[in-house]
Amino acid sequence: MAHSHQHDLIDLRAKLRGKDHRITKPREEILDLLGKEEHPVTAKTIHEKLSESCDLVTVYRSLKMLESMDLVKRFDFGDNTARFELICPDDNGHHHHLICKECRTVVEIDECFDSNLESRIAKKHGFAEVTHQLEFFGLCSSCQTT
Amino acid sequence: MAHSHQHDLIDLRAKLRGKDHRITKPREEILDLLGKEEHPVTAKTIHEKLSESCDLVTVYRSLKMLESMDLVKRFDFGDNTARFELICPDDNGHHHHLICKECRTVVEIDECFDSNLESRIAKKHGFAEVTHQLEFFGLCSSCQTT
DNA sequence: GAATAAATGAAAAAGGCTTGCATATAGATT
DNA sequence: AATCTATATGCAAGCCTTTTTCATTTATTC
Repeated sequence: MAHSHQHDLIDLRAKLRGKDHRITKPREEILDLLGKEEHPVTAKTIHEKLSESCDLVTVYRSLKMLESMDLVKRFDFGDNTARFELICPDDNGHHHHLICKECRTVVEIDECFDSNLESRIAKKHGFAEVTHQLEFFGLCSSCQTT
Repeated sequence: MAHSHQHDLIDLRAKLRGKDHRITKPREEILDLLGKEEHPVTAKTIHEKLSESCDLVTVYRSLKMLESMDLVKRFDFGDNTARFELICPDDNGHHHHLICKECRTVVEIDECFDSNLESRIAKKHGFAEVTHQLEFFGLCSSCQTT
């Protein structure tokens, strides 16, 4: 899910302006990098890929901010490490992943269950603003033979 | 999802016997406690509820072992802390949760999407042994007014 | 009851993430 | 373009969850 850097910056400036949030070099670099990634990446990976041009702490702080602004989405692949992906206007950031338990290969999944399920669950329990986290895990074709 | 301790122990003995795994007091206590819990609990909580009768490390080790034996299932509620639940023969350990983002209330969800979705995804990408992790997040009725 | 393989406890460390504080910098104001 | 002020950064330290190491204890086998 690659994105145009141009687009990101427009979004960024528009979205941040009002909130007393600044456009800084680390934030631009992080967004730029996320735009080039195919799959969610960890803060550590971002830090390394940026050749440590900014502090790891700044990566964490930037990601947290970008997440709160709905520019970035957090994923959990079950290894105690958060991964982040740029929110893509196409799917509104809503898609899932299929992860190989063995080699950790990641495949993007566009399909999802019918949204009726979610609204039914929300209604049944009186919850509002219901979202979900869904990831699939299995063995990829290469790892099945092992 | 309470369970009979009796049942667990039978299962436990049967399952562990073959694998050179021993039935120890900490493991019995942990399983016993999990059988009484309504929702997934953290290792720390287990440790506390057992009045620290065994070391926290032992709790972690036991849970890992029990998980590998499919007696216990790990859940992730998005707060960097693993939670564990006894696998219930009724639903084969397969159910999900609805968690309040605000107060962290947990509701068990029995519904799930059609299993065709999963098999379709598995087939499409050549994956085997595909499972999924699905949790719902929202605002419970009490927290909506806040 | 002795042998032995596995489990435990205690201390330490690893790993992800956050916080406090002094310094630097973006963006507003002039 | 110089100044100002609030926000962001870097660095060090710390927190929290989880893992590792290793000596000791304990469950199971014979």
